[in-house]
Amino acid sequence: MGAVNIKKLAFELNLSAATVSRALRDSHEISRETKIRVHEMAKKLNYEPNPFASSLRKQKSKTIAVIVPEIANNFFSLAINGIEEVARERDYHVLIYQTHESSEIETSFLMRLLSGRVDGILISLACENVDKEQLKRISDQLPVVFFDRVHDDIEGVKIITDDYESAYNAVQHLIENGCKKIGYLLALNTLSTGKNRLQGYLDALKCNVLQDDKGLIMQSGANNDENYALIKNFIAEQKPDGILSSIEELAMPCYFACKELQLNIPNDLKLISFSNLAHAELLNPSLTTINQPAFEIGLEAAGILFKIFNKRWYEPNETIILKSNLIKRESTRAIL
Amino acid sequence: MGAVNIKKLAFELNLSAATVSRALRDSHEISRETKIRVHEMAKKLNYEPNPFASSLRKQKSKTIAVIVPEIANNFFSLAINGIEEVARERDYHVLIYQTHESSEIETSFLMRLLSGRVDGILISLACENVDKEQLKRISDQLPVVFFDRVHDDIEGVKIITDDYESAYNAVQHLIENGCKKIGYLLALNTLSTGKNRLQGYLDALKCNVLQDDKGLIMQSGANNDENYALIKNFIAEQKPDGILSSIEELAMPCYFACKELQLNIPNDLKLISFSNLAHAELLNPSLTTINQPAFEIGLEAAGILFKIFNKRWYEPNETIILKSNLIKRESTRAIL
DNA sequence: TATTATTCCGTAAACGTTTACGTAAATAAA
DNA sequence: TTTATTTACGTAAACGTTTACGGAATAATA
Repeated sequence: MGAVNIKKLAFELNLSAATVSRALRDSHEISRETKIRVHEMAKKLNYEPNPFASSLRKQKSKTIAVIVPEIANNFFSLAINGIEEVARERDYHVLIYQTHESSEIETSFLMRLLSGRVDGILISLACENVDKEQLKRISDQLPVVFFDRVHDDIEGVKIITDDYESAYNAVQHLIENGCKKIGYLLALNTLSTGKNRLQGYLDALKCNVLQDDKGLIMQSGANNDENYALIKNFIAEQKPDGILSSIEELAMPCYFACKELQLNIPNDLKLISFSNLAHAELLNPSLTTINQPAFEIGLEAAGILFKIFNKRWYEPNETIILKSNLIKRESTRAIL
Repeated sequence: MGAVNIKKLAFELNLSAATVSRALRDSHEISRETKIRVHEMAKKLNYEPNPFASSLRKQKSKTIAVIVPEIANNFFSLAINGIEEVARERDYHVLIYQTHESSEIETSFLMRLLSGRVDGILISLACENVDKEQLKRISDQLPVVFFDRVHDDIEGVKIITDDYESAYNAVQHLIENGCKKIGYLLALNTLSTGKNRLQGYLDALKCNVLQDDKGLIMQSGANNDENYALIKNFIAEQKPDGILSSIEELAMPCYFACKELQLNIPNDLKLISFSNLAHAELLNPSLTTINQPAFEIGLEAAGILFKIFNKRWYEPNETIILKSNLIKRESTRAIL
């Protein structure tokens, strides 16, 4: 602990602790000269106010929590980057929690945050089914903003991307470049995010009077190894000529599976994926991606949370939709 | 705030707050039956102890701070992942701060943390020159563990990788595969991390009686655009046949520069980089990397911090070195 | 001059815990 | 039986702020 507290500071200045406190918070009740004296002494003694005493008294923590499935993920780390920037501008602190897709862990974090440790929560939900009761209890008690991984059944402010349109356009792009049998690598299907992507895929097929076979939808497995096996099998059996992957993690194994199966991307199979990979351009072949504005989502989500803090937000159930970017690259190039 | 506090709980139970507090912390002074009653009522009323009151009284925050240059970075997000896991096991909270390589921001974070908000700090230093005075003041007041980005002049526990050997071996690998004129993309040179990597490069050249020209060392610039221009220029003018990049961010532009200059990797130029890119395998050509055990570094650093908390660490200046992994891929393949 | 308003600061209580100290009752030892 | 010990709990102070309330001194107004 910083050995110097407000009492010591007050003693040195021949003032009361109350005056010092007010001077530091720039209260109008304190004279200009006193304020200067206080600030100078505070600097001289390296006084740092005790945040716990302050939080306890003010019932404000100046801290927000960010709950995400994984930190080591291109999308989430960018989003956290955005959140941290906004928080720093506001002199807020950011607590990080990762659920590893477990709703049990998620719920336990949320419960612990009911203690008042944070003034608000930014959360991207785990894939496992959420405990809606608990989540309701939380969001009744403190501001919660959902981002990207959201759930229709849960009310609240949500920042998402145009998942439906993105998936739809991606499939359209595949079709325009010659695909007739388009597979879908399914994930996040317990969440609205995943449902919207899937629906975009399905509707695009329907609009183009293309095969809409259940067999063309591959549900992801429990881990990377399993996913690889599933994907390889899926490609080998279904022989799709185009694939839309709903998450980056499922697109990468496609490269390896195609190599193994001696299939050429994009000639034998065109691939497109939701992804925030920074180096999609450098892949072999470069990967056509649906790029979500992850950093901006972080900025927006945090910005709204602060608006809620400041009572400048009046739409408790508004959903804000940011546009993703379809970046066309080699992996979906039409055959000449 | 959770409306129910320890006094309400005590009132409901016809006990004193002191007894309730002790029962919750499993004190031996409380009878078994009372403990059970208290726990049941606490669960029933959804009691969550106020962390600020607790921290204020106990002078413990159950929180650690992680300060890194960037969150959206393969290495750091993996390290944070490791740190978060260790913290969660211990029921600790993790605060995240990013400096964007500014030592001014870094210092301001550190100063704010002197308030006692955290019990300890894990830090990976910014490239700009550190304010050693300030850092000394911090580490005198609370436990600090440095990881990866460390500085020789600053005392403390450090978790690093075998940068010197890694760079040395990387150059050796380039030489073995036919390189005669090896360039170095310099970064982090204000830190021991960067100095060690550079020295490994230099010594490997010396041992192989190879050209050791100042011109072959390219100092990185201020941003991505500048780096790209510098690198393109560097390759065009110096015409190295091998390059060791000290950070991932400088290796990627090499791909683009080579494409622009119509140089083939690995035939015209072999490339190797310190990198934690998950998909180095999929690059075109796949990139030979020096892979740091980022996740493990996070685990180790956090583990040591907790040992310090528990007075189970007696080496205030120990440096722990984890081994990086040289993964040989296409970008350094010997010409047949 | 008397009254009111303004400026500037101090006193003390409050935030919700934890813990040193005290104590009554029950049990053990002498 | 008397004394010492143990068990189980309560009282109250402390952690370091913030803020409601009050009050003295000065300035403004009647």
